[in-house]
Amino acid sequence: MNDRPHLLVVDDDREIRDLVSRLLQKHGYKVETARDAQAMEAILAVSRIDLLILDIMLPGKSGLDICRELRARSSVPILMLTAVGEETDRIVGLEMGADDYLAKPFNPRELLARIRAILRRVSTAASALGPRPAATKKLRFAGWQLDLGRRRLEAPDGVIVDLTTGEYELLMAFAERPQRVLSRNQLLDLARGRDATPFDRSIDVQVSRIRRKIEADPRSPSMIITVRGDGYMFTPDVEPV
Amino acid sequence: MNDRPHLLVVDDDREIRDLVSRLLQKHGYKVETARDAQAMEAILAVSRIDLLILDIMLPGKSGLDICRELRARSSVPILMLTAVGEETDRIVGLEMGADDYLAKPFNPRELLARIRAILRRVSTAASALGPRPAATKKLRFAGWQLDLGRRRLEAPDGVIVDLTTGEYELLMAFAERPQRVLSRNQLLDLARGRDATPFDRSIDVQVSRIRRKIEADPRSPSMIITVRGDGYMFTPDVEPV
DNA sequence: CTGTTCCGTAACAATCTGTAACGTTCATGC
DNA sequence: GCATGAACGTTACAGATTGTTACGGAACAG
Repeated sequence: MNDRPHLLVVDDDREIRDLVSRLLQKHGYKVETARDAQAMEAILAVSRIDLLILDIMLPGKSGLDICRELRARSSVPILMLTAVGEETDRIVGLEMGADDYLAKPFNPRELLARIRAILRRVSTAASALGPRPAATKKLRFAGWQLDLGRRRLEAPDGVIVDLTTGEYELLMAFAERPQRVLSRNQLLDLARGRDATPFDRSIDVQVSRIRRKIEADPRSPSMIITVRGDGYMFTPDVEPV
Repeated sequence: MNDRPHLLVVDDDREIRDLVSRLLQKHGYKVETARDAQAMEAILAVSRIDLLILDIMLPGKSGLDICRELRARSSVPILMLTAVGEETDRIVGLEMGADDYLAKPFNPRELLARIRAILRRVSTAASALGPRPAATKKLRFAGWQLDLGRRRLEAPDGVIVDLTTGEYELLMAFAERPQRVLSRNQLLDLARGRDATPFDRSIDVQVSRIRRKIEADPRSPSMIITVRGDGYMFTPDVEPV
C-alpha cells in the first residue's frame, strides 16, 4: 500500500456507486465498483484490493454471506454499509469479520474517516480480529512518541501531553509525512477531511496551538517549521516503533 | 455445515423455548426444541445437530448430567444456559465438556454472538485434534479484568467494582473492540441494540458514569477517550484470558 | 404497595475549534 | 534605510460539541 490505496465499492444502487466512487477518487483513492457478487469476484481475481466497501443488502447473495465467504479465504479489509433499521445485521456484520460498518445515510466525512482508520489499522498491524492485543504502533521523533493506538503523545521525559482531537489529527498528519512541505490544503484534507474555505486560517491556528505544547521555544519552532508561501514542514526524523 | 446451521434448544420452560427459537430462526438458523432429555435424545437420534443449547436446570436429569453423558459418546458442541447465582455450576459445566455457557437472563445479542463463536470455532477447527480452545472467560486490560461469565468487573487490586447492566454492556462493547474509534451509533447498537434518537446523548452520559468508576482521573480520561466529532475509543491493550 | 435502582432526557457547565482581528515578520521596491 | 503589502503568529470570541448533574419514569425487589 505504498501507492494510492485501491478500493472496491460493491453496491447494487448505481447512484450510490457513482456518488461514493466520485467522493473517494476526489480524495486520492483508486476506486473500482461492482454491482453484485459476481462482478466483485471478477475484480478481486485480477486486482489487489486494499479495502472492500460492501453494501449489506445485495440482490441474490447478501453482503453478509459475501463477507463470511470472503473471510474464509481472504483477509481483505471490509467496510460494511447498512441501511437504517437493520440494527441486528450490523452487529452480525462485525461478527462475520467485517472491520467496521457504517449506517446509511452516512456523511462523506465519516466514510472517509472510517476508511482511513481501517487502512491505517491494517497497514500497521497485521490483520487482527477481535480483542487480540493490537500491535500498537508508535511514531518516535526527537525523543517524543506519538502513540497511534492510544491517540496520545508522550514527551521525551515520559509525561503524557494532552492533545485535543484536532491537535492529535494534525500532528499525526505531520508525523506520518516528515520532511515534506505540506500545504494548508493538504493538511486540511489529511487532518480534517475537508477542503479549505476562502481565507481559511484554521491550520495556522492549530499549528500555533501544537507548537505551544511541543516546541522548546514556540517563538522559534524547530519541529514544525513554516515554509513561507507554501505551508509547513515537520522536520524531525520519524521512526516507526 | 455448509447449509443453515441446525440448532437444538433444550429447556423445560416453554416460554424460553419459543423466545429463543424465534430469535434464532429469525437469524437464519434451523431450530428444533425439546422440553426434556428424552425429547432431546429423540431428535439427536434422527437429526444432525450442529449445536445444542442446553439449560442447566431441567426436571429429572440435570443439564450437567446430560452434558457429561453426551460427551461420552458425541462431540456435538454444547452451549449451557445457567440461571444467575449458579456460579459453581458454570465452571462445572465447562469441565463437563460444554463449549461455552451463558447466564440467564442473557441478552439476545450475546446469545447470537456465542452461538456464532462456537460454530466458527468448530467449523474451522473441525479436523483439528486435541481439546477445543476454551471459551474466553475474561478480558484483561490495564490490570483490570472484565469477567464475561459473571458479568462483573475486577479492579487491579482485586476489588469488585459494581457495574449496572448498562454500564457492563457498554464497557464490554468497548473492551471487545479496543483501539478503535466507535461512533455513538455503533455503541448504541453494540450495547443497547437500538438506533440513535435525535439528540441522543445517552452514550455520553453512560461513558461519563463508567469513567467515574474506572478512570484514575475522570477529568482527563485515559482508558475511554473522546474523539471529537467521531465518538469514543477504548485505548488499553486487551488480552483475552 | 413501597422503596430502590437504573437509565434516558433535559439543562447547564466546560471544552474545543474555526473565524476574525490585530500585531509581527518578511520580501520587495524605492 | 524605509515604506509597503502580503504572509504568518497570536489572541479573543462565538458556535458547536462534549461533560456532568439533576430529575422523573420504568423496572424490580421486598
